[in-house]
Amino acid sequence: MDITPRQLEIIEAAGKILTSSGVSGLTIKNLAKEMQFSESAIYRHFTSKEEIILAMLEYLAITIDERLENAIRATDEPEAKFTAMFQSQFAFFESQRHFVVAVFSDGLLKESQSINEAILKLLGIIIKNLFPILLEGRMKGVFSDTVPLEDLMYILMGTFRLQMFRWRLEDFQFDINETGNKMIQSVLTLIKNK
Amino acid sequence: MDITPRQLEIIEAAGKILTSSGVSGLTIKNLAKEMQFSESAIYRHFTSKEEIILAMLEYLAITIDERLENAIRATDEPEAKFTAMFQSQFAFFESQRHFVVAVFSDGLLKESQSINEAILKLLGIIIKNLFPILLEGRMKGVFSDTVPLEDLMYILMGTFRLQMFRWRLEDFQFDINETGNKMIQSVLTLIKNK
DNA sequence: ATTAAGTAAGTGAACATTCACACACAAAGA
DNA sequence: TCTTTGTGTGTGAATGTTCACTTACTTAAT
Repeated sequence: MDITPRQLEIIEAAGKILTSSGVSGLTIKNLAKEMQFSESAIYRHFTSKEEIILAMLEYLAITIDERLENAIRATDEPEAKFTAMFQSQFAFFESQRHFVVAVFSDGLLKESQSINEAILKLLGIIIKNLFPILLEGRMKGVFSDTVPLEDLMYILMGTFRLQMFRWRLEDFQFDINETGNKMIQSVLTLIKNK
Repeated sequence: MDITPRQLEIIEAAGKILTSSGVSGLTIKNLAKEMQFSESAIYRHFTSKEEIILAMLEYLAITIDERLENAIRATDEPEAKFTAMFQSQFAFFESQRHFVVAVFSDGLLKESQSINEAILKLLGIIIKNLFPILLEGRMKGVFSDTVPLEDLMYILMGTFRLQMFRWRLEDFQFDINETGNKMIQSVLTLIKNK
């Protein structure tokens, strides 16, 4: 499951293409052009296109997980952890816009069971990091207990995803750090105990 | 901008294919097979594949708008309108699952400006119907005024979209009417003035 | 001398689209 | 009442392009 430096380059080239040309632009030909070598050379590093996409999602899953854990560990109170987590997410996708399409597109490859699973796994990583924060917050009486924890989680994740979706649809025109964090603070206001 | 019965049949066949085979499965060949006639016959009714997708989004926009207006007009209080609106949405997509992929996918066609616009227009229709409800609710003191109206709207839309996304990702396994409406009620609980 | 990492030149399949043509039916003129 | 002409809707075969992927060969470093 280890990734060579060359493979990482290819993964990042794939992300770049996804941003500029969308899902249908991600072809071996374009990938080779972006890497400045021939199409056949791609196959020295990956056995298929599906493997490239899977490696990209895998790589994203690992880095997102590490980053979130660090961001959360660096803070103390649930409310601060909460804010830190989403701030970290927005900052990451701001600095690596090309991965936005990868994470928030479906239809990356036709009917691929393993890609579907990889996307679900990515969702699972967010849940894994977010849930304990909400749980701790509720136990400490910081977050409202009028709705199920699970629902709080989906409301948050939905709000986050919609902002990313709008950001991309509007061609990254607005400042996602500002807009995104403002949105998350609004959710925080709603779920906090008064 | 009028749609012939035959065109409507093709649009519905396209939706069906999207559900079963995803974005990349939507080819003229598959469309012709689903319609049980030749590929070339498709071009008697549409000049291009892009036009088929645009017509589908256009058709969806119109029917969704009409349906939402009716659902909202049939109720009186903001809270009831709110519930009715989302109930109507979930029921619609439950009965016409094949359109779920159409509305909640991006990457329907590469870099098509007009398709991007059509999707934005679809978002606009939800906003157009949702915003007055929230506004009225706030004026009547039913909904919280601790966060901007716009934010409330995006939280709601995000929650709705995420439920639809999960529903599709999990192959329509759970009851979207039940789960979805439960989620929406949770949001309602959060935004209501206590 | 082996191996890792590149290339040029292909492969068949799938893609959207176009072509010449055919058949059913209706309106209109003889 | 025939016959002409036009229109709508279908067909099979072919278009050129792009796709993911393969094969045979080269080069350079270990």
